[in-house]
Amino acid sequence: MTTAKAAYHHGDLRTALIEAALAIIDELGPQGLTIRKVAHRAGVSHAAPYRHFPDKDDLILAVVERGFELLDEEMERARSEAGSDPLAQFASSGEAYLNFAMGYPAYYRVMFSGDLLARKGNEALRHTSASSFVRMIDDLRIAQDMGIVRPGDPTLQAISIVSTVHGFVSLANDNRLHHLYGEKYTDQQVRDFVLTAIFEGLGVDQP
Amino acid sequence: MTTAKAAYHHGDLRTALIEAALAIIDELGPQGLTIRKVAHRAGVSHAAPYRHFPDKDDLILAVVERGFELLDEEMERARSEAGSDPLAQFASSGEAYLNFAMGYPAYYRVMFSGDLLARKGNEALRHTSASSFVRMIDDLRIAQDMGIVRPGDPTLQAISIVSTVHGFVSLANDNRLHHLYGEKYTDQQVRDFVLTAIFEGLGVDQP
DNA sequence: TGTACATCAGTGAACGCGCGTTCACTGATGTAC
DNA sequence: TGTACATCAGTGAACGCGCGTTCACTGATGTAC
Repeated sequence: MTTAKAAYHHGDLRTALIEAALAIIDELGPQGLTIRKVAHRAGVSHAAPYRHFPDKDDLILAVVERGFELLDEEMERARSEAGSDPLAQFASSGEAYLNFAMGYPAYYRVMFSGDLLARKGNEALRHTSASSFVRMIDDLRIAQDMGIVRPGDPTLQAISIVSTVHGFVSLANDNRLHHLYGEKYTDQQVRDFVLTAIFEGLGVDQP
Repeated sequence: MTTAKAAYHHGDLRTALIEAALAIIDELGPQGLTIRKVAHRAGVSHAAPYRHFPDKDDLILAVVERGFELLDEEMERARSEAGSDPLAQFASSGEAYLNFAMGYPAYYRVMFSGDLLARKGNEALRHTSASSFVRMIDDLRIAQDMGIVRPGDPTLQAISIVSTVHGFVSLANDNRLHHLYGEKYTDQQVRDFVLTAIFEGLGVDQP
């Protein structure tokens, strides 16, 4: 997703390992991730990663953290490109979320299910993954004040929205939805319908 | 979940293995499932399962299929206890779905992410998991005809609902929601809010 | 009912494999003089 | 600028482990006479 910049002995191996892990997860799924494969893909011996990560769980944790960084970056970029309307910003960053989640399905799964992770990093992770949620709540509050979004606790509204989006993405990525609508709709139409339903839930005409 | 009935040589080992697998998944998570552990838990040698399943994937597939059977049974039971109002049936079976999903989190995860499964059983599985979805669509159509639910393609409505429920359950099971509302609400209140939002989306006053 | 035999579910030893992790090493780089 | 040394990123061999799967076996059960 990004390129490593040369930095030290053999380059910036830490970054290279994270990116190698990322590629492996996207190719082979979360189960396919092993220290040895990561090292091989990064072009080093399978003992080399231990100079940068104490153990496998720490590598995975770094991968997941980097994932949330990338997701946040994408969402912030989308938001800043959306102009000044808070609802447009909200919609645009949501779009970015969907693009990320559906563009890197296995990666997304690792980020959102503690699957590979021992209990270890849960706290750090929770913090990382909360920032875009807080952003959403702020958006909703502002839009409420402007009379665009129906009143109600924005935290609860956001939980409902996040549930819908996460569920839709998870099911779509696991290919559990397509056979339900078959040829009747395109993937894009279904995606748009779900987004529209979310905006209807907020009492908003979709921008 | 059910008890094995004695049947043959050492009892009904096939069923016993599925139930042992189920218990292991719920205790150790999907990653913890191994043929050897399953066999040990069922009280047989680790070669015994090969008399009933050609390989590990087939065992997992059987577990997942049994899971969908159980889920369907629970939902049908709830539905039949809900009287004759189609919306009440719909709500009641939805409740049963949530209870199942949140009562056996690891099991639910295995059922809904191809996680452990090789591509092998995907087709069989898709069929199994579709039946309650079709049920939901029928409910919606009937409720629409009665003028209780707002018009629109019930397939799309159902996809939106399934996304919300699946997302909520997945996030809640991975403990990704609680810290977002903290002490402000009980788990039950949040759950009720999400369900209410679903009914609002259908243009219905919640029963 | 009793005996001989066929069936086949379950056994236990063995296999090869890939894994995470360790450890003594080596050799490139950075630094002190 | 040139040399000696310290540092430490990366190496490669080795470890022990649990895994899925195989295979010749054994011993309980069902069946034919």
